[in-house]
Amino acid sequence: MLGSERLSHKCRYALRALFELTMRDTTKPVKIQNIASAQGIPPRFLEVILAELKHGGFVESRRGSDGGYFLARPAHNLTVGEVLAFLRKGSSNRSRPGKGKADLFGDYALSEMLKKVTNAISMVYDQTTFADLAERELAIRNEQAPNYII
Amino acid sequence: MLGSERLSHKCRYALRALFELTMRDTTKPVKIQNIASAQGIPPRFLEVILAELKHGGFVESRRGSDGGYFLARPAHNLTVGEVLAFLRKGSSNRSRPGKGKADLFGDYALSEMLKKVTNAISMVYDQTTFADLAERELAIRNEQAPNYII
DNA sequence: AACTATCTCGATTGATTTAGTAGAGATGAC
DNA sequence: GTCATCTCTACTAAATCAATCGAGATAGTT
Repeated sequence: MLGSERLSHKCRYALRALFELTMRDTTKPVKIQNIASAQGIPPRFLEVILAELKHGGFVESRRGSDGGYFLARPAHNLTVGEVLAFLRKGSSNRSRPGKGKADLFGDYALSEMLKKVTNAISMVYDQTTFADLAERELAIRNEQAPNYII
Repeated sequence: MLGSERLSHKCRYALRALFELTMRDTTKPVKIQNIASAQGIPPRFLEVILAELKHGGFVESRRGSDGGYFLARPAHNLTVGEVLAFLRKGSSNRSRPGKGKADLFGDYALSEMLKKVTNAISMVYDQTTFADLAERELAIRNEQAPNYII
């Protein structure tokens, strides 16, 4: 078994932040500090991340003393896949157009395999919405401690 | 669609090297230089990689003026998955046992999703042997230029 | 209008990982 | 014995990642 899919801290923080906003499902903006402490994210770093997510159209913000962040769209229309794709577009990850493909023997088979992998990953991420995550989290926690909750 | 699965150069070089050895399917050892130039790999770096692959039991070597590397087992018994798993075990990637899991809200759902992804990736890598790759490469190349080959 | 808590923006730092290099030594075939 | 090769340990350079900082803009509150 391969080491589990390598998500950078930044990506994980971003997902956690969006998850948190999903759970709070409120019309009032949530402050960076609150998201940060609820999800164990360095607050200053979270600022950077949320700003980026805002540019991606995933969250909106309100400034001023009653400000904070909130989801730009309902959680059931927001998939993990689009968030990760957006975050990774930033990081020097864009397809290198030149350079490409000295046409080595093995390129076809190898890139065919990588494509399969990419598709398999997308299959999971693109079909998982934040509403799904929230629902699963609650369901799993209920399974774990069904008796203590009453 | 996510940026295609991020394989490090080292991993890609390793796969290419093994692919090359598969294609040559010979009883004679193949020299680092030959593998390197056939697959566009920095030769000195390939030394490091092949030494590692040898420790993993994927290749064997013969020293001396007629030396080189060859597959330790038949290509149809050698999967991409086990090679990648081995290479990644080296890189500080082992599961951090301590530190773990402040039990944040969302952990269950998130790690459940990551597990699905890991499984999906393994599904591809673990079921692809180097014999498969070699076969696919030849098949694809034949499709591409069916008329020029006669 | 002043105050203040918040988001916004650009720059910077430090740590870690990755990629690649270097050189001396061991080995085996001839 | 000699030569072409693998073997081993270390090192360096570059890139990426994680996080921090400070100054400024904004919008509600008093």
